[in-house]
Amino acid sequence: MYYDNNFKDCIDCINNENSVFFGLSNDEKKILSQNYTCSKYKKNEVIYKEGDKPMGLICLSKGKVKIFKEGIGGREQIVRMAKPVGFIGYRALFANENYISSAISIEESEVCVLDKASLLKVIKNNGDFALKLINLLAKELGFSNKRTVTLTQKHIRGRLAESLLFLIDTYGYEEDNKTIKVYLSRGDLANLSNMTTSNAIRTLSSFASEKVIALNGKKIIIKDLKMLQRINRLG
Amino acid sequence: MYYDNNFKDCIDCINNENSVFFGLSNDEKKILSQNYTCSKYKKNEVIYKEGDKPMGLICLSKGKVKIFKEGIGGREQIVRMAKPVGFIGYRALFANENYISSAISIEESEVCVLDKASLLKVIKNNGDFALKLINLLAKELGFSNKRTVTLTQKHIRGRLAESLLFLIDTYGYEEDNKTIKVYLSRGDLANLSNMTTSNAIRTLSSFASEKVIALNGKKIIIKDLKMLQRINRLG
DNA sequence: TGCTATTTGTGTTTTAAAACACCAAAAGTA
DNA sequence: TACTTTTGGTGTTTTAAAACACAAATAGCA
Repeated sequence: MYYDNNFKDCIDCINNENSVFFGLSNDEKKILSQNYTCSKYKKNEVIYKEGDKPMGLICLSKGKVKIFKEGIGGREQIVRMAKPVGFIGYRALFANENYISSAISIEESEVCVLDKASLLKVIKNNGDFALKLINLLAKELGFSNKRTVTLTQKHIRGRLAESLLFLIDTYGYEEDNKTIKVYLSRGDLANLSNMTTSNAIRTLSSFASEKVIALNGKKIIIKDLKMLQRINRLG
Repeated sequence: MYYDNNFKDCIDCINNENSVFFGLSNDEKKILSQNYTCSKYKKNEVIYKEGDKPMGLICLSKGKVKIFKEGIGGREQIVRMAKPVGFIGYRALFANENYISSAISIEESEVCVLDKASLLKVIKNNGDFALKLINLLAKELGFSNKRTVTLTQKHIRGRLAESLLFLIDTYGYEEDNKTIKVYLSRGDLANLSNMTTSNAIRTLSSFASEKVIALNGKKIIIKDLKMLQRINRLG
Protein backbone atom coordinates (compact mmCIF):
# COMPACT_ATOMS: atom_id res chain seq x y z
CA MET A 1 0.00 0.00 0.00
CA TYR A 2 1.26 3.53 -0.73
CA TYR A 3 -0.15 6.99 -0.26
CA ASP A 4 -0.97 9.19 -3.19
CA ASN A 5 -3.20 12.19 -2.74
CA ASN A 6 -3.11 13.12 -6.38
CA PHE A 7 -5.23 10.63 -8.27
CA LYS A 8 -8.56 12.12 -9.00
CA ASP A 9 -10.72 9.02 -8.51
CA CYS A 10 -11.01 9.95 -4.88
CA ILE A 11 -13.12 12.93 -5.76
CA ASP A 12 -15.54 10.35 -7.12
CA CYS A 13 -16.35 9.17 -3.63
CA ILE A 14 -17.89 12.52 -2.90
CA ASN A 15 -19.27 13.48 -6.29
CA ASN A 16 -20.34 10.18 -7.84
CA GLU A 17 -24.09 10.00 -8.28
CA ASN A 18 -24.21 6.58 -6.62
CA SER A 19 -22.49 7.87 -3.51
CA VAL A 20 -24.44 8.71 -0.35
CA PHE A 21 -22.67 12.06 -0.55
CA PHE A 22 -24.45 12.92 -3.78
CA GLY A 23 -26.73 15.84 -3.02
CA LEU A 24 -24.58 17.51 -0.39
CA SER A 25 -24.03 21.25 -0.70
CA ASN A 26 -20.76 22.54 -2.08
CA ASP A 27 -19.79 23.79 1.35
CA GLU A 28 -20.32 20.36 2.83
CA LYS A 29 -18.40 18.67 0.04
CA LYS A 30 -15.60 21.13 0.62
CA ILE A 31 -15.39 20.22 4.31
CA LEU A 32 -15.11 16.56 3.41
CA SER A 33 -12.74 16.91 0.45
CA GLN A 34 -10.29 19.01 2.45
CA ASN A 35 -9.75 16.23 4.93
CA TYR A 36 -8.94 13.01 3.20
CA THR A 37 -6.02 10.79 2.35
CA CYS A 38 -5.77 8.38 -0.57
CA SER A 39 -3.97 5.11 -1.03
CA LYS A 40 -3.61 2.29 -3.51
CA TYR A 41 -3.60 -1.40 -2.73
CA LYS A 42 -2.43 -4.29 -4.84
CA LYS A 43 -4.36 -7.54 -4.95
CA ASN A 44 -4.57 -9.32 -1.59
CA GLU A 45 -3.44 -6.40 0.56
CA VAL A 46 -4.94 -5.73 3.98
CA ILE A 47 -6.87 -2.45 4.17
CA TYR A 48 -7.75 -2.94 7.82
CA LYS A 49 -7.94 -5.90 10.12
CA GLU A 50 -10.03 -7.08 13.06
CA GLY A 51 -9.14 -5.10 16.17
CA ASP A 52 -7.84 -2.02 14.34
CA LYS A 53 -9.24 1.36 15.28
CA PRO A 54 -11.13 3.11 12.47
CA MET A 55 -9.41 6.33 11.43
CA GLY A 56 -12.16 7.62 9.19
CA LEU A 57 -14.68 6.66 6.58
CA ILE A 58 -13.02 4.54 3.92
CA CYS A 59 -14.30 5.00 0.41
CA LEU A 60 -13.49 2.50 -2.31
CA SER A 61 -13.08 4.44 -5.57
CA LYS A 62 -11.62 1.62 -7.63
CA GLY A 63 -11.27 -2.15 -7.30
CA LYS A 64 -13.00 -4.82 -5.26
CA VAL A 65 -12.74 -5.66 -1.57
CA LYS A 66 -13.86 -8.57 0.60
CA ILE A 67 -14.90 -7.93 4.20
CA PHE A 68 -14.73 -10.97 6.45
CA LYS A 69 -14.70 -12.11 10.04
CA GLU A 70 -12.43 -14.76 11.44
CA GLY A 71 -14.19 -17.55 13.30
CA ILE A 72 -13.28 -20.89 14.83
CA GLY A 73 -9.75 -21.99 13.95
CA GLY A 74 -9.19 -18.94 11.76
CA ARG A 75 -11.91 -20.03 9.34
CA GLU A 76 -13.15 -16.89 7.64
CA GLN A 77 -16.70 -15.86 6.79
CA ILE A 78 -17.08 -13.17 4.16
CA VAL A 79 -19.84 -10.84 5.39
CA ARG A 80 -19.78 -8.34 2.57
CA MET A 81 -18.22 -7.55 -0.79
CA ALA A 82 -17.51 -3.92 -1.66
CA LYS A 83 -17.50 -2.27 -5.07
CA PRO A 84 -16.82 1.30 -6.22
CA VAL A 85 -18.16 3.77 -5.35
CA GLY A 86 -18.89 2.37 -1.93
CA PHE A 87 -17.87 2.59 1.67
CA ILE A 88 -16.12 0.11 3.88
CA GLY A 89 -15.51 0.03 7.60
CA TYR A 90 -18.33 2.45 8.38
CA ARG A 91 -20.02 0.08 10.82
CA ALA A 92 -17.16 0.18 13.33
CA LEU A 93 -16.74 3.92 12.78
CA PHE A 94 -20.37 4.68 13.58
CA ALA A 95 -20.55 2.17 16.44
CA ASN A 96 -17.47 3.80 17.98
CA GLU A 97 -15.87 0.38 18.14
CA ASN A 98 -12.73 -1.20 16.77
CA TYR A 99 -13.16 -3.23 13.61
CA ILE A 100 -14.76 -6.63 14.13
CA SER A 101 -13.97 -7.65 10.57
CA SER A 102 -11.06 -7.36 8.16
CA ALA A 103 -10.93 -5.91 4.66
CA ILE A 104 -8.66 -7.23 1.91
CA SER A 105 -8.50 -6.12 -1.71
CA ILE A 106 -9.25 -8.95 -4.13
CA GLU A 107 -7.90 -6.92 -7.03
CA GLU A 108 -5.92 -3.70 -7.40
CA SER A 109 -7.87 -1.05 -5.54
CA GLU A 110 -7.89 2.61 -4.61
CA VAL A 111 -9.40 4.02 -1.46
CA CYS A 112 -9.61 7.36 0.25
CA VAL A 113 -10.17 7.94 3.95
CA LEU A 114 -12.43 10.79 5.00
CA ASP A 115 -11.68 12.33 8.36
CA LYS A 116 -14.16 11.26 11.05
CA ALA A 117 -14.61 14.67 12.69
CA SER A 118 -15.45 16.38 9.40
CA LEU A 119 -17.91 13.63 8.57
CA LEU A 120 -19.64 13.88 11.94
CA LYS A 121 -19.89 17.62 11.51
CA VAL A 122 -21.69 17.18 8.18
CA ILE A 123 -24.02 14.51 9.60
CA LYS A 124 -24.99 16.67 12.57
CA ASN A 125 -25.89 19.59 10.37
CA ASN A 126 -27.67 17.76 7.60
CA GLY A 127 -30.67 15.72 8.69
CA ASP A 128 -31.41 14.36 5.24
CA PHE A 129 -27.88 13.08 4.93
CA ALA A 130 -28.13 11.49 8.38
CA LEU A 131 -31.33 9.77 7.29
CA LYS A 132 -29.54 8.42 4.23
CA LEU A 133 -26.92 6.85 6.46
CA ILE A 134 -29.61 5.47 8.75
CA ASN A 135 -31.24 3.98 5.67
CA LEU A 136 -27.94 2.48 4.48
CA LEU A 137 -27.26 0.84 7.83
CA ALA A 138 -30.81 -0.47 8.13
CA LYS A 139 -30.56 -2.11 4.70
CA GLU A 140 -27.19 -3.60 5.54
CA LEU A 141 -28.66 -4.99 8.77
CA GLY A 142 -31.50 -6.57 6.80
CA PHE A 143 -28.98 -8.18 4.47
CA SER A 144 -27.02 -9.53 7.43
CA ASN A 145 -30.14 -10.98 9.08
CA LYS A 146 -31.15 -12.70 5.85
CA ARG A 147 -27.65 -14.13 5.45
CA THR A 148 -27.67 -15.50 8.97
CA VAL A 149 -30.76 -17.54 8.16
CA THR A 150 -29.70 -18.78 4.74
CA LEU A 151 -26.16 -19.64 5.78
CA THR A 152 -27.44 -21.66 8.71
CA GLN A 153 -30.46 -23.29 7.06
CA LYS A 154 -29.84 -23.82 3.36
CA HIS A 155 -27.99 -26.81 2.04
CA ILE A 156 -24.68 -26.52 0.24
CA ARG A 157 -26.16 -26.22 -3.26
CA GLY A 158 -28.59 -23.53 -2.14
CA ARG A 159 -25.89 -21.59 -0.34
CA LEU A 160 -23.54 -21.64 -3.31
CA ALA A 161 -26.33 -20.68 -5.73
CA GLU A 162 -27.21 -17.76 -3.44
CA SER A 163 -23.58 -16.63 -3.38
CA LEU A 164 -23.35 -16.69 -7.17
CA LEU A 165 -26.57 -14.67 -7.43
CA PHE A 166 -25.20 -12.27 -4.82
CA LEU A 167 -22.01 -11.79 -6.87
CA ILE A 168 -24.03 -11.15 -10.03
CA ASP A 169 -26.14 -8.66 -8.10
CA THR A 170 -23.09 -6.88 -6.70
CA TYR A 171 -20.67 -6.88 -9.64
CA GLY A 172 -22.83 -7.67 -12.65
CA TYR A 173 -21.64 -9.35 -15.84
CA GLU A 174 -18.76 -8.86 -18.24
CA GLU A 175 -19.51 -7.45 -21.70
CA ASP A 176 -20.72 -10.90 -22.81
CA ASN A 177 -23.63 -10.53 -20.37
CA LYS A 178 -23.08 -13.94 -18.82
CA THR A 179 -19.64 -14.04 -17.15
CA ILE A 180 -19.74 -12.86 -13.54
CA LYS A 181 -17.58 -9.74 -13.29
CA VAL A 182 -15.47 -10.84 -10.35
CA TYR A 183 -12.85 -13.54 -9.99
CA LEU A 184 -12.91 -15.20 -6.60
CA SER A 185 -10.77 -18.17 -5.66
CA ARG A 186 -12.64 -21.37 -4.78
CA GLY A 187 -11.53 -20.75 -1.22
CA ASP A 188 -13.11 -17.28 -1.11
CA LEU A 189 -16.26 -18.62 -2.73
CA ALA A 190 -16.33 -21.21 0.06
CA ASN A 191 -15.77 -18.53 2.71
CA LEU A 192 -18.64 -16.56 1.27
CA SER A 193 -20.93 -19.58 1.29
CA ASN A 194 -20.00 -21.17 4.63
CA MET A 195 -18.49 -24.36 3.29
CA THR A 196 -15.10 -25.99 2.78
CA THR A 197 -13.04 -25.30 -0.33
CA SER A 198 -13.46 -28.87 -1.56
CA ASN A 199 -17.22 -28.62 -1.28
CA ALA A 200 -17.21 -25.34 -3.20
CA ILE A 201 -15.15 -26.99 -5.95
CA ARG A 202 -17.36 -30.09 -5.97
CA THR A 203 -20.61 -28.15 -6.04
CA LEU A 204 -19.35 -25.82 -8.78
CA SER A 205 -18.52 -28.90 -10.88
CA SER A 206 -21.98 -30.29 -10.25
CA PHE A 207 -23.54 -27.03 -11.42
CA ALA A 208 -21.28 -27.14 -14.48
CA SER A 209 -22.19 -30.74 -15.34
CA GLU A 210 -25.86 -29.78 -14.95
CA LYS A 211 -25.26 -26.95 -17.46
CA VAL A 212 -26.32 -24.33 -14.92
CA ILE A 213 -22.93 -22.65 -15.21
CA ALA A 214 -19.74 -23.12 -17.19
CA LEU A 215 -16.27 -22.81 -15.76
CA ASN A 216 -13.19 -21.31 -17.33
CA GLY A 217 -10.50 -20.98 -14.70
CA LYS A 218 -11.76 -18.44 -12.20
CA LYS A 219 -14.38 -17.24 -14.66
CA ILE A 220 -17.92 -18.36 -13.95
CA ILE A 221 -20.32 -18.20 -16.87
CA ILE A 222 -24.02 -18.31 -16.11
CA LYS A 223 -25.74 -20.66 -18.54
CA ASP A 224 -29.14 -21.05 -16.85
CA LEU A 225 -30.03 -18.20 -14.50
CA LYS A 226 -33.58 -19.47 -13.92
CA MET A 227 -32.22 -22.81 -12.76
CA LEU A 228 -29.69 -21.10 -10.49
CA GLN A 229 -32.49 -19.08 -8.90
CA ARG A 230 -34.47 -22.28 -8.52
CA ILE A 231 -31.61 -24.03 -6.73
CA ASN A 232 -31.27 -20.95 -4.53
CA ARG A 233 -34.96 -21.07 -3.59
CA LEU A 234 -35.35 -24.78 -3.07
CA GLY A 235 -32.27 -25.28 -0.99
CA MET B 1 -54.18 -7.37 21.48
CA TYR B 2 -56.20 -4.34 22.46
CA TYR B 3 -55.67 -0.60 22.28
CA ASP B 4 -55.36 1.48 25.41
CA ASN B 5 -53.91 4.96 25.21
CA ASN B 6 -54.20 5.56 28.92
CA PHE B 7 -51.55 3.47 30.62
CA LYS B 8 -48.63 5.64 31.51
CA ASP B 9 -45.83 3.19 30.79
CA CYS B 10 -45.80 4.44 27.25
CA ILE B 11 -44.48 7.77 28.42
CA ASP B 12 -41.48 5.77 29.58
CA CYS B 13 -40.45 5.07 26.02
CA ILE B 14 -39.76 8.74 25.56
CA ASN B 15 -38.60 9.73 29.05
CA ASN B 16 -36.79 6.67 30.33
CA GLU B 17 -33.09 7.35 30.80
CA ASN B 18 -32.20 4.18 28.88
CA SER B 19 -34.19 5.29 25.86
CA VAL B 20 -32.51 6.80 22.80
CA PHE B 21 -35.01 9.61 23.25
CA PHE B 22 -33.46 10.61 26.54
CA GLY B 23 -31.96 14.03 26.06
CA LEU B 24 -34.45 15.35 23.54
CA SER B 25 -35.87 18.82 24.14
CA ASN B 26 -39.34 19.18 25.59
CA ASP B 27 -40.61 20.45 22.26
CA GLU B 28 -39.29 17.36 20.50
CA LYS B 29 -40.73 15.05 23.13
CA LYS B 30 -44.04 16.81 22.71
CA ILE B 31 -44.06 16.19 18.97
CA LEU B 32 -43.46 12.51 19.57
CA SER B 33 -45.82 12.05 22.52
CA GLN B 34 -48.70 13.66 20.67
CA ASN B 35 -48.59 11.04 17.98
CA TYR B 36 -48.59 7.61 19.43
CA THR B 37 -50.90 4.68 20.08
CA CYS B 38 -50.55 2.07 22.78
CA SER B 39 -51.51 -1.57 22.96
CA LYS B 40 -51.20 -4.59 25.20
CA TYR B 41 -50.34 -8.10 24.13
CA LYS B 42 -50.78 -11.33 25.99
CA LYS B 43 -48.13 -14.04 25.85
CA ASN B 44 -47.52 -15.43 22.35
CA GLU B 45 -49.34 -12.71 20.45
CA VAL B 46 -48.07 -11.43 17.10
CA ILE B 47 -46.96 -7.78 17.20
CA TYR B 48 -46.02 -7.76 13.54
CA LYS B 49 -45.17 -10.39 11.01
CA GLU B 50 -42.90 -10.81 8.01
CA GLY B 51 -44.25 -8.84 5.06
CA ASP B 52 -46.23 -6.31 7.12
CA LYS B 53 -45.68 -2.64 6.46
CA PRO B 54 -44.22 -0.72 9.43
CA MET B 55 -46.63 1.89 10.71
CA GLY B 56 -44.25 3.62 13.07
CA LEU B 57 -41.55 3.08 15.63
CA ILE B 58 -42.64 0.41 18.09
CA CYS B 59 -41.48 0.87 21.65
CA LEU B 60 -41.64 -1.95 24.14
CA SER B 61 -42.46 -0.46 27.53
CA LYS B 62 -43.21 -3.69 29.34
CA GLY B 63 -42.68 -7.40 28.71
CA LYS B 64 -40.36 -9.40 26.48
CA VAL B 65 -40.47 -9.99 22.74
CA LYS B 66 -38.71 -12.34 20.34
CA ILE B 67 -37.87 -11.19 16.83
CA PHE B 68 -37.34 -13.99 14.34
CA LYS B 69 -37.13 -14.81 10.66
CA GLU B 70 -38.73 -17.81 9.05
CA GLY B 71 -36.40 -19.94 6.98
CA ILE B 72 -36.49 -23.27 5.17
CA GLY B 73 -39.67 -25.23 5.90
CA GLY B 74 -40.90 -22.59 8.33
CA ARG B 75 -37.98 -23.19 10.68
CA GLU B 76 -37.49 -20.00 12.65
CA GLN B 77 -34.29 -18.25 13.60
CA ILE B 78 -34.51 -15.75 16.47
CA VAL B 79 -32.39 -12.76 15.45
CA ARG B 80 -33.00 -10.55 18.47
CA MET B 81 -34.70 -10.45 21.87
CA ALA B 82 -36.23 -7.16 23.02
CA LYS B 83 -36.60 -5.85 26.55
CA PRO B 84 -38.10 -2.65 27.97
CA VAL B 85 -37.37 0.12 27.33
CA GLY B 86 -36.39 -0.78 23.81
CA PHE B 87 -37.44 -0.51 20.22
CA ILE B 88 -38.57 -3.14 17.79
CA GLY B 89 -39.19 -3.06 14.08
CA TYR B 90 -37.01 0.00 13.52
CA ARG B 91 -34.83 -1.70 10.92
CA ALA B 92 -37.66 -2.06 8.40
CA LEU B 93 -38.95 1.42 9.25
CA PHE B 94 -35.60 3.07 8.55
CA ALA B 95 -34.87 0.92 5.51
CA ASN B 96 -38.28 1.88 4.05
CA GLU B 97 -39.02 -1.81 3.61
CA ASN B 98 -41.68 -4.18 4.82
CA TYR B 99 -40.74 -6.29 7.81
CA ILE B 100 -38.38 -9.16 7.03
CA SER B 101 -38.89 -10.63 10.49
CA SER B 102 -41.78 -11.23 12.88
CA ALA B 103 -42.22 -10.13 16.49
CA ILE B 104 -44.07 -12.19 19.08
CA SER B 105 -44.46 -11.45 22.79
CA ILE B 106 -43.04 -14.20 24.97
CA GLU B 107 -44.81 -12.78 28.03
CA GLU B 108 -47.51 -10.17 28.63
CA SER B 109 -46.24 -6.98 27.01
CA GLU B 110 -47.10 -3.36 26.38
CA VAL B 111 -46.00 -1.38 23.36
CA CYS B 112 -46.59 2.04 21.92
CA VAL B 113 -46.21 3.04 18.31
CA LEU B 114 -44.71 6.43 17.50
CA ASP B 115 -45.83 8.01 14.27
CA LYS B 116 -43.20 7.77 11.53
CA ALA B 117 -43.58 11.30 10.17
CA SER B 118 -43.14 12.89 13.59
CA LEU B 119 -40.11 10.75 14.23
CA LEU B 120 -38.49 11.67 10.91
CA LYS B 121 -39.12 15.32 11.65
CA VAL B 122 -37.25 15.06 14.94
CA ILE B 123 -34.37 13.13 13.34
CA LYS B 124 -33.96 15.68 10.56
CA ASN B 125 -33.76 18.54 13.01
CA ASN B 126 -31.56 16.97 15.63
CA GLY B 127 -28.18 15.78 14.41
CA ASP B 128 -27.11 14.36 17.74
CA PHE B 129 -30.25 12.26 17.90
CA ALA B 130 -29.64 11.06 14.36
CA LEU B 131 -26.12 10.07 15.33
CA LYS B 132 -27.51 8.10 18.26
CA LEU B 133 -29.70 6.13 15.89
CA ILE B 134 -26.78 5.60 13.51
CA ASN B 135 -24.81 4.31 16.48
CA LEU B 136 -27.66 1.99 17.51
CA LEU B 137 -27.97 0.50 14.02
CA ALA B 138 -24.21 0.09 13.66
CA LYS B 139 -24.02 -1.82 16.94
CA GLU B 140 -26.95 -4.00 15.96
CA LEU B 141 -25.23 -4.75 12.65
CA GLY B 142 -22.10 -5.77 14.51
CA PHE B 143 -24.15 -8.10 16.67
CA SER B 144 -25.74 -9.64 13.59
CA ASN B 145 -22.38 -10.17 11.86
CA LYS B 146 -20.96 -11.85 14.96
CA ARG B 147 -24.02 -14.11 15.21
CA THR B 148 -23.71 -15.15 11.58
CA VAL B 149 -20.24 -16.45 12.26
CA THR B 150 -20.93 -18.17 15.56
CA LEU B 151 -24.18 -19.76 14.42
CA THR B 152 -22.49 -21.19 11.35
CA GLN B 153 -19.18 -22.19 12.88
CA LYS B 154 -19.61 -23.14 16.53
CA HIS B 155 -20.70 -26.58 17.58
CA ILE B 156 -23.97 -27.24 19.37
CA ARG B 157 -22.57 -26.86 22.89
CA GLY B 158 -20.85 -23.61 22.04
CA ARG B 159 -23.94 -22.22 20.36
CA LEU B 160 -26.18 -23.06 23.29
CA ALA B 161 -23.68 -21.67 25.80
CA GLU B 162 -23.54 -18.46 23.78
CA SER B 163 -27.32 -18.21 23.77
CA LEU B 164 -27.49 -18.61 27.54
CA LEU B 165 -24.84 -15.92 28.00
CA PHE B 166 -26.77 -13.71 25.58
CA LEU B 167 -29.95 -14.17 27.62
CA ILE B 168 -28.11 -13.31 30.85
CA ASP B 169 -26.68 -10.26 29.16
CA THR B 170 -30.07 -9.15 27.88
CA TYR B 171 -32.40 -9.94 30.76
CA GLY B 172 -30.09 -10.48 33.74
CA TYR B 173 -30.82 -12.61 36.77
CA GLU B 174 -33.72 -13.03 39.17
CA GLU B 175 -33.30 -11.76 42.74
CA ASP B 176 -31.30 -14.91 43.58
CA ASN B 177 -28.58 -13.66 41.21
CA LYS B 178 -28.33 -16.97 39.39
CA THR B 179 -31.66 -17.73 37.67
CA ILE B 180 -31.87 -16.27 34.16
CA LYS B 181 -34.70 -13.74 34.13
CA VAL B 182 -36.52 -15.07 31.09
CA TYR B 183 -38.43 -18.27 30.49
CA LEU B 184 -38.00 -19.58 26.97
CA SER B 185 -39.39 -22.89 25.78
CA ARG B 186 -36.83 -25.47 24.66
CA GLY B 187 -38.11 -24.84 21.16
CA ASP B 188 -37.37 -21.12 21.34
CA LEU B 189 -33.98 -21.79 22.87
CA ALA B 190 -33.32 -24.05 19.89
CA ASN B 191 -34.52 -21.37 17.46
CA LEU B 192 -32.18 -18.90 19.09
CA SER B 193 -29.23 -21.30 18.84
CA ASN B 194 -29.79 -22.78 15.38
CA MET B 195 -30.50 -26.34 16.44
CA THR B 196 -33.41 -28.76 16.78
CA THR B 197 -35.54 -28.83 19.91
CA SER B 198 -34.30 -32.29 20.85
CA ASN B 199 -30.71 -31.14 20.62
CA ALA B 200 -31.46 -28.11 22.80
CA ILE B 201 -33.05 -30.44 25.40
CA ARG B 202 -30.19 -32.92 25.19
CA THR B 203 -27.48 -30.28 25.46
CA LEU B 204 -29.23 -28.54 28.36
CA SER B 205 -29.32 -31.89 30.20
CA SER B 206 -25.62 -32.37 29.49
CA PHE B 207 -24.86 -28.94 30.95
CA ALA B 208 -27.00 -29.84 33.97
CA SER B 209 -25.27 -33.17 34.55
CA GLU B 210 -21.93 -31.35 34.28
CA LYS B 211 -23.17 -28.95 37.01
CA VAL B 212 -22.76 -25.94 34.69
CA ILE B 213 -26.44 -25.15 35.06
CA ALA B 214 -29.42 -26.51 36.98
CA LEU B 215 -32.89 -26.92 35.50
CA ASN B 216 -36.22 -26.31 37.15
CA GLY B 217 -38.93 -26.43 34.53
CA LYS B 218 -38.30 -23.47 32.25
CA LYS B 219 -36.05 -21.88 34.86
CA ILE B 220 -32.34 -22.07 34.09
CA ILE B 221 -30.02 -21.59 37.05
CA ILE B 222 -26.40 -20.76 36.34
CA LYS B 223 -24.15 -22.82 38.61
CA ASP B 224 -20.78 -22.26 36.92
CA LEU B 225 -20.60 -19.11 34.81
CA LYS B 226 -16.85 -19.45 34.18
CA MET B 227 -17.40 -22.92 32.73
CA LEU B 228 -20.27 -21.68 30.57
CA GLN B 229 -18.03 -18.93 29.18
CA ARG B 230 -15.36 -21.55 28.57
CA ILE B 231 -17.76 -23.75 26.63
CA ASN B 232 -18.82 -20.68 24.66
CA ARG B 233 -15.21 -19.89 23.74
CA LEU B 234 -13.99 -23.37 22.97
CA GLY B 235 -17.11 -25.00 21.66
C1' DT C 1 -62.76 -32.55 36.37
C1' DG C 2 -61.26 -35.24 32.66
C1' DC C 3 -59.64 -34.72 27.91
C1' DT C 4 -56.69 -32.99 24.36
C1' DA C 5 -52.69 -30.64 22.84
C1' DT C 6 -48.33 -29.20 23.56
C1' DT C 7 -43.87 -29.48 25.54
C1' DT C 8 -40.24 -32.16 27.46
C1' DG C 9 -37.28 -36.02 27.34
C1' DT C 10 -34.60 -40.09 25.39
C1' DG C 11 -33.04 -43.72 22.27
C1' DT C 12 -32.00 -44.99 17.36
C1' DT C 13 -31.09 -44.19 12.49
C1' DT C 14 -29.79 -41.50 8.75
C1' DT C 15 -27.36 -38.04 6.31
C1' DA C 16 -25.09 -33.84 4.87
C1' DA C 17 -21.01 -31.93 5.15
C1' DA C 18 -16.43 -31.79 7.28
C1' DA C 19 -12.09 -33.94 7.54
C1' DC C 20 -8.55 -36.30 5.50
C1' DA C 21 -5.53 -37.78 1.94
C1' DC C 22 -3.62 -37.31 -2.26
C1' DC C 23 -2.45 -35.68 -7.07
C1' DA C 24 -2.58 -32.21 -10.96
C1' DA C 25 -2.37 -27.68 -12.61
C1' DA C 26 -1.19 -23.07 -12.28
C1' DA C 27 1.06 -19.19 -10.51
C1' DG C 28 4.76 -16.96 -8.19
C1' DT C 29 9.62 -16.45 -7.60
C1' DA C 30 14.64 -17.15 -7.42
C1' DT D 1 14.69 -21.88 -16.37
C1' DA D 2 13.70 -24.92 -12.66
C1' DC D 3 11.80 -24.83 -8.11
C1' DT D 4 8.47 -23.82 -4.67
C1' DT D 5 4.01 -22.53 -3.27
C1' DT D 6 -0.59 -22.00 -3.89
C1' DT D 7 -4.84 -23.31 -5.96
C1' DG D 8 -7.81 -26.63 -8.09
C1' DG D 9 -9.69 -31.18 -8.24
C1' DT D 10 -11.37 -35.95 -6.67
C1' DG D 11 -12.05 -40.13 -3.90
C1' DT D 12 -12.71 -42.01 0.89
C1' DT D 13 -13.70 -41.85 5.79
C1' DT D 14 -15.57 -39.85 9.72
C1' DT D 15 -18.72 -37.26 12.39
C1' DA D 16 -21.91 -33.84 14.14
C1' DA D 17 -26.31 -32.94 13.99
C1' DA D 18 -30.81 -33.70 11.81
C1' DA D 19 -34.53 -36.79 11.34
C1' DC D 20 -37.39 -40.08 13.15
C1' DA D 21 -39.92 -42.46 16.62
C1' DC D 22 -42.09 -42.84 20.82
C1' DA D 23 -42.92 -42.05 26.14
C1' DA D 24 -43.83 -39.02 30.01
C1' DA D 25 -45.03 -34.78 31.89
C1' DT D 26 -47.24 -30.52 31.73
C1' DA D 27 -50.33 -27.06 30.21
C1' DG D 28 -54.44 -25.49 28.06
C1' DC D 29 -59.21 -26.00 27.71
C1' DA D 30 -64.20 -27.57 27.73
